[in-house]
Amino acid sequence: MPDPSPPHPLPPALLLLGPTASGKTACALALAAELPVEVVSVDSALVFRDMDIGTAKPDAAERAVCPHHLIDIVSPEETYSAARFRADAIELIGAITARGRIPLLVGGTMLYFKALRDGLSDLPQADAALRRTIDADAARRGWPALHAELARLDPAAATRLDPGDAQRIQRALEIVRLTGRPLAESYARREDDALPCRLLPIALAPSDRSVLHERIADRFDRMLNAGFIEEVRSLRSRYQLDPTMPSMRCVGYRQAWDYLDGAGDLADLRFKGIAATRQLAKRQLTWLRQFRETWPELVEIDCLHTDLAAAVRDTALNLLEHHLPLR
RNA sequence: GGCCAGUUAGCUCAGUUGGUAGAGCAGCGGACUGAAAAUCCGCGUGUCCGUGGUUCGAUUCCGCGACUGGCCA
Repeated sequence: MPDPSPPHPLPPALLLLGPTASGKTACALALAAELPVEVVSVDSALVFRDMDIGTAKPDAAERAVCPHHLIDIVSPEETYSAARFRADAIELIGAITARGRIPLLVGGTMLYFKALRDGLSDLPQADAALRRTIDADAARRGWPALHAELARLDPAAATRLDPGDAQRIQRALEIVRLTGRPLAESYARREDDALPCRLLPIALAPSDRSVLHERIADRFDRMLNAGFIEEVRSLRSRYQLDPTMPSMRCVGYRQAWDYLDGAGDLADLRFKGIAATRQLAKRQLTWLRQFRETWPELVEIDCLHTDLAAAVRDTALNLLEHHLPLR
């Protein structure tokens, strides 16, 4: 009889995903204290340099506990993307495992986790000039007109998009114009770079959302006390930013931007910042529910657990020991 | 203590010439392929402050009471 659970041929990569303020960072550091891990951030906001307070970025002392990757890698004037993340993450996973260490991918940007798990289609990358052209066109004719144009070029793609979804209409037009093919055809072309590892995902989710909401409010207040508004003021003076850039659309930064422009008082900023964070958490939890149904290996832990770090540590050790999916 | 104004969804308010009501925000559910902390879609039963009266019928009109705010003492 062969061993019913042979070790998997690929090295493991631990994944720790959860909504904002669920305690991911502390858990990661607790894991780092016991395992030879290197953290790979899975977070579309931590990539930006000089955006520290409002993103709840791990500080220097925390980052000294073990190597951290994909933090502070682009300027707030630049953009990052799911595709870049996937390429960066795969490269890092290879390098970390080659060092004999364990990659620990921690974050809350669920699209990045999905891109890593499922891969992406072979699509053209963003074309800034083309997007500017489309934007100008939309400003003149309105997005419904562009939705109608997409319907002419690619009826199937247009019916799948809401006429109000400017961002996706723009992307669809961009792909169709760049490739000259219908979207569905482009989507069907998969990049076939298989993952160099086996993913061991651990999800953090609150059993009681109102407690998470309290934590979010407390944390936003701590950010304000820590000088968040000054951070944004400084970003505005040191960089050529505008409120449409991805960095300045981040939760909190967008609201602080408006506040610095004189729209509303401090209480207003606080209310809007906290609300935007709650809404982000809600969307992240929607993703988590989808993962729960499509990712049999996923292990879920209540992030309100009294000793969350220990629970995560035990789960991770268990997963690594079996190196196989747990039910 | 007197006068005036208000009391409607979690919040800020509209409204019903008397036929039990609706916006924004918040919240909730969902979608998601190079901007994703983004972008978009869907979801509104609430003693219309309480109580008595008029009325076929009152959240709406009238009386009384309570509470809140303002002005005058």
